[in-house]
Amino acid sequence: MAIAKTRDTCAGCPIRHRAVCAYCDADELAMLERIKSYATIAPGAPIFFAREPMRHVATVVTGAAVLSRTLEDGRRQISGLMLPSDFIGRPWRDTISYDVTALSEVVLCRFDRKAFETILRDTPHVAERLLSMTLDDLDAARDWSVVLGRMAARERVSAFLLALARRLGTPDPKVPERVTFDLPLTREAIADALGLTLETASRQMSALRRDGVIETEGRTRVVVPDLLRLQEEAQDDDDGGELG
Amino acid sequence: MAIAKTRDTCAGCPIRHRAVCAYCDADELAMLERIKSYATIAPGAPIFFAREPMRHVATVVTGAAVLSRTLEDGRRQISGLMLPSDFIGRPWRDTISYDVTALSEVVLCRFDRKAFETILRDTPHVAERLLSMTLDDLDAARDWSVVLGRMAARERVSAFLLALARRLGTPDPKVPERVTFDLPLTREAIADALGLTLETASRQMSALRRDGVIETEGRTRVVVPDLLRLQEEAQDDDDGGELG
DNA sequence: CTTGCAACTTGATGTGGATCAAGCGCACTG
DNA sequence: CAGTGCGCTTGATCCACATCAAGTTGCAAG
Repeated sequence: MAIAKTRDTCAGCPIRHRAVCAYCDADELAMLERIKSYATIAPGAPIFFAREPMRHVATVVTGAAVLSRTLEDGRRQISGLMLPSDFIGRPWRDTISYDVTALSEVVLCRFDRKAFETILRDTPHVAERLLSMTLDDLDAARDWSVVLGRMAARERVSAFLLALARRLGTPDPKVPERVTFDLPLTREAIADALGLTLETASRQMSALRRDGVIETEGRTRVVVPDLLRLQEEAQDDDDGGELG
Repeated sequence: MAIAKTRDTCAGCPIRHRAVCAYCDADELAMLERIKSYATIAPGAPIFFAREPMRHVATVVTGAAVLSRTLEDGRRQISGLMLPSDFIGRPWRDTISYDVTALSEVVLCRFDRKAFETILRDTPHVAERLLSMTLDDLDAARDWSVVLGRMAARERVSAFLLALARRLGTPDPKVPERVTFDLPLTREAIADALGLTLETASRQMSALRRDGVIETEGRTRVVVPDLLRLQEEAQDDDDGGELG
């Protein structure tokens, strides 16, 4: 599972595909506007299936989705968490090799794939922006491999919570190193993202709570009283400018 | 560790950056030609260090290199194997978050990063080609996460050998499903790529040899008598058109 | 050929996380 | 407000892989 950086979105602007093209001029935006459509997907519903023809590419506007692959015997690995401003799809390919599934209700801003490919060809701005985003995603995916390949269960859970805290966390107005966020995934999904069983994921969450690294409210809300403490647990020697 | 697909290279052509731009016209190629330089790196030598300023981007011409991250306590994860035609570098960023190390003697075709960024901006061909390559790399990295997150040691080693066989293997002229290749990595590097210890990697290689899935000659040569058999071991339900 | 060493193999033992197995508690539903 | 069930927690046991520890082999340099 890799979580990319948040892109600059134009928060007040209904044209969320600014996530794709932050610097387009009015004509270019109008062109994107013409081929876009919105879609709302119910929690748990599939967005795309591996190996099935994909007519669209899309940007997540609200909600959360996961990219996952499932082996024949049922073992599942989540390889990415898609949050608002993330781009889903594969220009110049009919199919992708993973399933995309909504976790919560997801609103997508979709573009017809063929039309988007034409825009990519004709509008260097958009292609360059998408290249930069894809390079970020690739860095994130490569960084995440050390979590899956080399980290112990406690470190994996910590690294995961840290990445979510950086992407979703709201800092306490009085204590900026204290952040709060809502987990968009069940324990089972967390386990599938981290290459663990749900029992181990749950136990490590409990251990982190016992040790004061996190606090929890209900099933989903997580409070990190001290981001630096969590960062140590996650073996993260990074300044937070990057992804977790 | 992820291994990308082989790109179309212009084999007889000294301008190896055709890997970057397969369809450039003569003027565009001449422009690339002007900013390129070759570099030869000794086996084991670093090519780039994580967090150090990068002046170049490059394409691997011959040899093999790995992308790796090392935690403070020495645990190392290899997140990519770079082979001829692969692109190394991060346009629009001064640094990368992983080390790049030569395994064998590596010849690089380098481009000054700033100059390459200008070309990317001015030559949609090149940007589009690089975007397509980066999307392939991202798919490969995501596909690989299921190996690190969910596969047993024997499956990991099998998946790794399968990926190498597809990328490097020479088919037997009489028996096309029988392929031979040379391992560009030591057992330790294989272990670091698969999130295992070198002992476990070695034991699984021995087990696969005992079971007739592979044959070995010396330390590096591997013969796969039946690719389909290896594919089953690697839980690969794929037709081989994609990466392993 | 022989020497030396790094790379590899194999064996014995230990352990973290998987697996198996109960419960618990919160959020709907009637 | 009780009933129902899914999502979660916690405990007991097991096993695949890590760790520790010798050997062995292949290869390069003399």
